Amino acid sequence: MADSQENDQRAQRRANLASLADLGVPVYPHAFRGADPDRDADTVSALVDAHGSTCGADLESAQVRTATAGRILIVRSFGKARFLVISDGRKRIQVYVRKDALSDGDFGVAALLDIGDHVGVEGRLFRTRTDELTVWADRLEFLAKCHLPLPEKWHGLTDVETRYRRRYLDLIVNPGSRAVFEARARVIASIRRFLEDPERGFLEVETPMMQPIAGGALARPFVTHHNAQDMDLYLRIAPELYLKRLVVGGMERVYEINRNFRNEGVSTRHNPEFTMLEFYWAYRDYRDLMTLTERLLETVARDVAPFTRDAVGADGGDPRGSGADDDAAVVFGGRTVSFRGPYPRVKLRQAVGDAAAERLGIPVSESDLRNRGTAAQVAARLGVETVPGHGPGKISLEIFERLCEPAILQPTFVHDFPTEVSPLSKQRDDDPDTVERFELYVAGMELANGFSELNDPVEQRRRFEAQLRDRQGGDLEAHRMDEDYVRALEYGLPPTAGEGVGIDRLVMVLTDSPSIRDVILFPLMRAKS
RNA sequence: GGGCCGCUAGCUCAGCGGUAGAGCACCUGACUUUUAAUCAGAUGGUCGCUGGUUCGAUCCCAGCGCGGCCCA
Repeated sequence: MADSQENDQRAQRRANLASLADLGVPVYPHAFRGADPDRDADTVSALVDAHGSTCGADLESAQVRTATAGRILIVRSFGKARFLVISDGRKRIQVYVRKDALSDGDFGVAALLDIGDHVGVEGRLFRTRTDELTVWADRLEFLAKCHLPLPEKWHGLTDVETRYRRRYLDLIVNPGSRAVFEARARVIASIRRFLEDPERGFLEVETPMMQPIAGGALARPFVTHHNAQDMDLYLRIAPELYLKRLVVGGMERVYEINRNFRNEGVSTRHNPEFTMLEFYWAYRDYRDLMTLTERLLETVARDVAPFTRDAVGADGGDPRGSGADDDAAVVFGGRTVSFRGPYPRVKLRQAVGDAAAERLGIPVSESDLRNRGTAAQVAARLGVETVPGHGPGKISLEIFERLCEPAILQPTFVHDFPTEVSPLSKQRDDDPDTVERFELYVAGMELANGFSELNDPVEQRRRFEAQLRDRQGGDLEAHRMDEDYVRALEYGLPPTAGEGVGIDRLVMVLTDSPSIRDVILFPLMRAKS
């Protein structure tokens, strides 16, 4: 037990740390700045960015001095010299440590370094015989100890469970993982830039994550409790009702990028907490949203795609293979997905009817799907289970999810949803069974959901009451009554369009990540004893 | 919720009824421009957990745990 444990690499590393302390080296120093008080140390990334393509002769004549720091990832050791590869988490640079270039003390430190330790070095840049950009170190500073061995340098860490549970390790040894999260940050920054462009003028706001009534979506919430107020609260399933209250309050263009929480199963496309962009646009309708969405996603894809192609390694094929010079195209799962607009628009019942007809070999009309009896028959023939409480709208949606959703690869707007499944959307003037609502599908996933907002408080109350009946019928995802929201509508919500965009799924497509867990730094995992 | 697959050294993986192997890492030695450095040698394991079958189980069986993929 203790013996075999003490014999392991951890003990060896601890012994090296003790030896450093014996040499009088501060083993947990407070900072690294380099010897020159007038200059900050360079990051490894900055060095590589600045000199990654400078040739050796130019480096010799310029005599570029640097102080830089990073984590040791590789050591190649010779008798009186060694090469270290250090990383700042983004990029790597080689450091050449030779006995005759360092003080005895510093070379003694070098001998006690383990892979994973943090070090600071100073020296001049040069290129080796093999043309590798390298710091010729004349000073070496120990910065922090890595007490545990790192995963293998060649295969890295491939076990997905460990990658999710110990993301820090994944980030240390798998550069592609870091690149995914850099891309994620770029996606979000690009969205903010797009919406806040003065031409569009959206204002970022924050609304409650803890809500007394979990509204704005059809989903089961997490419950929590406020002790001092002795009050149950729900983690929000959507910010929608609060954002629309702000529009009532005169904030005509608002958006929020933040977490939603839904008490549902986990899958490659679902994490209980996930990030949504939600935005509201007064005086516009769902057609305007579709156009804006095309521009938004095209812009984001353009901003991020070139970066992901080389950094994430999401280049399994030529993303421009199908369309010439499509800079808004990415490869996802080996197939090219282009975010260049405009996207096809298909009506939900039309899509369902066509798919059902093709599958069954009999005509299925839109009106079949508006009638509960015939819709249920179609579902039964397709093997899609229906619940007695489900109306024709819910049944159509079930069929859509089963038949159509997985088959959609390129961005496609599916629009004109049944009113029954859309309690917050505005009806079409010519068709009260249908609302002005769309969902955007990409690569078999729902990426966005938007609609013209229902702003008639009387109709809103009726919709909530219909939802309450569904709830009494056992539908735990049915919407709850929110009296204050109805009151807000009574003060007058202008004609408004609103939309939610799933950021995690968007990042999945843009970074060619097969699982939502690959794009969330710390995805939910079961506790492991 | 169901089906299939996986869990063996720090990491990546072999092994599959007779008391456990490789590569990398680690340790010792050689080596002052290497880059999966090289060369020589040595160390390291409750084979996910619990039970069963067996003279004997990492291996077969059952249950459980965690994860992956597919389906609902």
